[in-house]
Amino acid sequence: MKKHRVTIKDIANELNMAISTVSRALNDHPAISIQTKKKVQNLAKKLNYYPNLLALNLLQKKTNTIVVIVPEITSHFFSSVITGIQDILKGSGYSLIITQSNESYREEVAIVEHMIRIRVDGVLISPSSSTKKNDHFLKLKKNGIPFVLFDRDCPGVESDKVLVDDYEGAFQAVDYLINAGCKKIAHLAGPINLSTTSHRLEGYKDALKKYQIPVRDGYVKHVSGFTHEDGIKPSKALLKLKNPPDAIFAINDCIAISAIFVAKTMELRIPEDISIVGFDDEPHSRYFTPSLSTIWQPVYSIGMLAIRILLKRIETNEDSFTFRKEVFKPELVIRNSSKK
Amino acid sequence: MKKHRVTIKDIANELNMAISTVSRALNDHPAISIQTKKKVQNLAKKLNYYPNLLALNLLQKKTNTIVVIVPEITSHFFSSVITGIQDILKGSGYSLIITQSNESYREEVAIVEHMIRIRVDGVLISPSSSTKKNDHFLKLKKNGIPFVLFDRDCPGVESDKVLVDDYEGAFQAVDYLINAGCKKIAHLAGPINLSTTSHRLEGYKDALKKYQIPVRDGYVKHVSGFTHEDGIKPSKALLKLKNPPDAIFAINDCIAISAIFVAKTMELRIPEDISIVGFDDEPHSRYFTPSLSTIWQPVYSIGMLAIRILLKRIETNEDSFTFRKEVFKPELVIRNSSKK
DNA sequence: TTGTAGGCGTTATCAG
DNA sequence: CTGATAACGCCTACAA
Repeated sequence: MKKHRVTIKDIANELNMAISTVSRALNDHPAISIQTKKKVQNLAKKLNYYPNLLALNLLQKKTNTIVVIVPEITSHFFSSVITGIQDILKGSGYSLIITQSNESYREEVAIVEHMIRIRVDGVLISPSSSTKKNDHFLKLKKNGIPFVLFDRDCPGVESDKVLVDDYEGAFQAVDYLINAGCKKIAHLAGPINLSTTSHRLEGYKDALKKYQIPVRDGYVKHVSGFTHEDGIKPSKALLKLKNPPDAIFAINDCIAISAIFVAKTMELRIPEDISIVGFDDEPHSRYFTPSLSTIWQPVYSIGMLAIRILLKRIETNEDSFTFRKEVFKPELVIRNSSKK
Repeated sequence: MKKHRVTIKDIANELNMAISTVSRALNDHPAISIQTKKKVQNLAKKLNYYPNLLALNLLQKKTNTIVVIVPEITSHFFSSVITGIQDILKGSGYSLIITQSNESYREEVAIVEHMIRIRVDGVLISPSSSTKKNDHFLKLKKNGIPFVLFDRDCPGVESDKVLVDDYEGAFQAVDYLINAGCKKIAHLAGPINLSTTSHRLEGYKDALKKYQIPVRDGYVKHVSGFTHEDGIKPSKALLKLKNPPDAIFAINDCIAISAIFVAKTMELRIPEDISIVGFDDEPHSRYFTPSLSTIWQPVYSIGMLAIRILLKRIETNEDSFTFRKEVFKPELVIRNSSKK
């Protein structure tokens, strides 16, 4: 049974007054007598009245709604960023729609288009790994919806960006491994096409270059996804090389854990035989045995800054041609999965 | 600069026809000439036209939108349930708004009320641990919005429910531990007031009872949250008892990991000195050392079934007085953190 | 095949 | 202090 939703018209009828009066009473308009207000507000509560925001938003051309589009919420990185976003949004009057693209360009486009249709006020987006085209960002722009890119960059897209210095993080990790005495350092790289993947790969290569260490054949393996399962095969491939590495720098903690797992089943000692460093510093990484050395990122701050920038964009709503690009510095956390 | 959003009126003006014609052309109405359709659709594309769903939804009294409210998305359990939900929703025409209450009753109520205002078609909800009152569920009901409770039950709430047999899971775990030779089994219980907490506690107690083992003093410690940090102190308390347990059944994997961590720092051998069993079977649990014995739950199925039930409710939209209560069976997964 | 008009629920403007 | 009315963008009878 489709219930009839109570509207201000219902209240007006019941109370024998104009709907405009009811509207004003509900909004605590100064020019309404206290008694009228009381009467209206009481009845509203009694009838379980809730204003229809669809009508209001239609009228005001503003929905006070923001969307965040992430590749996947199961990742601790992204769910933490989202928490940072929500903490800023709390009490701001905006509400947040959380959305995941499942690393699919098609889904990402579908989400963006739907968000245009429901007239959200702004979008925070970390593009999927299969996103190579920028047309959906242009659509946002043409519809006057501001957006901020975070974590993953899309070259050629003109917008505000909140990123992490992935190059620097990777460089630090590898530089440290070299100084700890590792000579043969491999890299379990991320899915191709991601800015984070290529920046970290560059950082890896440049750190080697700094010490005139060549990048060996087969020492860089790309994983196809970010789960433990995705890491097993490439880890095996790496550790079963004729000339196996004595250190692995992995694209994230999950993959690093897989590498540790594979190394253990091969009865390698960690870190004596092989040092392993991850990326992300997930909460459980410090509790592993051995506890995982990794690169920490300011997840929470990324979310907070991204939403702050977006809110400012929305509120000043001007078509700027200068965009902010903020880059956070990651930090190396040395634990027991790597030589000291 | 607030951009003017293009509307069918703009298209109608430009093309010198009535807006109704444009509307029909856009919707592929049979009674419109092909040429007109072509003209309209081309211009629409050129102008980057997107229908305003606010207007449409207002008219149709339907938003094709569903919300899911979870205590927190950082939990792997909930983010997996959500993925199950989305997989069913894909292509259904409904879109999903993901929301988190942060385990706060107040935030939960605020979300529910906001969802009433934006007229969502249905709600999936796993109540926060601080939710003791049911009034917000009644509000949904009075506004004719169907909802399905999942994972966590709220006694006294009349609605469809998709749950897990927590009692059974706990019973299995403890029964197994006893049969493996453990004599002094403790329980790191969840936050009070949660249905999952009390059901698992009961399962724990009843399994002990089955073998006439008394519940010892101080052998049940409640944690205050579900993170690793929340588990450290209670684990220490348990393991430093004068008469320490030889097994711990923990409310979830995170807490179990904390217990393992504490046990290791105390130089206890696992599972020889102490067996530890978790709950949830998170993806990384199998990669720990020792790999974690735990209770697996059909996370994905929970999400799928919950949304299926909700969709049916929405589509038949009748005020039923009989509700479905589906209870999934969890399964014990024995790994290396417990005696065999 | 296309145009006219009313309505979805709300607020703002202008009268009274 | 309160009432009538237009408008937000769209769809759908009904009319032409």
